[in-house]
Amino acid sequence: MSDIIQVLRRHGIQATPQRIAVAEYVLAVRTHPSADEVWEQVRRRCPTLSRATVYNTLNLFVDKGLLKTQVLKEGTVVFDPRVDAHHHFIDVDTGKIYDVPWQALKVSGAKALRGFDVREYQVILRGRRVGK
Amino acid sequence: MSDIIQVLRRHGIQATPQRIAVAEYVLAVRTHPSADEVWEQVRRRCPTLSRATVYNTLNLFVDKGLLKTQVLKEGTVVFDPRVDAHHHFIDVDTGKIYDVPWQALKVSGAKALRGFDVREYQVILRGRRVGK
DNA sequence: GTCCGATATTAGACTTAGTATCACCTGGTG
DNA sequence: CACCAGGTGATACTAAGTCTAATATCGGAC
Repeated sequence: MSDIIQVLRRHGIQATPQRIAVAEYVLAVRTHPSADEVWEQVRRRCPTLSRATVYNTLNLFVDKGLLKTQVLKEGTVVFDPRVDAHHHFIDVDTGKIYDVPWQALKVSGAKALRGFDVREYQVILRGRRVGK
Repeated sequence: MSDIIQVLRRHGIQATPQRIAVAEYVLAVRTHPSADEVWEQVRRRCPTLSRATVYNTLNLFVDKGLLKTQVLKEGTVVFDPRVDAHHHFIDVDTGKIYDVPWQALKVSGAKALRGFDVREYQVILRGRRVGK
């Protein structure tokens, strides 16, 4: 797991035990956890980890481009280890967030909006997960 | 302004002075105010209005289909009097939210997503307002 | 009009997400 | 060794939102 350290260094982040523990969890996760969810999980392995450090660490990771924040849930920001462009589907029953690949949807017209210099966009879809 | 009362009644909402005051503000507004912003504004006309009533009233309006909530800002839900489908543009400098007409963008592929029963969707665009 | 149950309103306590403060603790440098 | 930068942790604080319990008001039955 020492490639985590490499990843941190490559992003200009000094590796510490706490940061490594947070990174191991948050970079591998397939859900979209909030800061407090990250704290709860990582604390099981590293019980001295403080809430402030988790918030500091996650915000640092965002600054350094390791994570992105997404505003998808009421009441909390979630963190997403996928920093490339993609869309999101939100299950209206469970609140679960699913990634939707960029190529799965096509959006046209964004460049033509007058008065708006669009830097990025994504589609937010809501509905129900079926099958699977 | 008594057509506000008609609008409330038509949506099955008992008209009270507080609800009328909130409705007058929030149904006419062009911005996307948070509950506390609504409180602050409406309180100027109706100083006895309590915070709890504003929250109750706005949530009631949402239940009854007069408003929609939108999760577009960190830390707060905003209320939108436009209940028909449209997209949103967020100015990354100011945080201001702009409506983008439904017809201005075309999204294809949403119906074809396997495993997802899409009920609604919208495009969230971020960038800078230019010109006016 | 009066009474009464149902519904609204209010102030304030409470909860939760997130930030700020500050003391302490490292690890590298002169 | 002394020092300084940066990281960590406990705790205080702020802000969004909900809950509660007491009071006020509405609307219908008489």
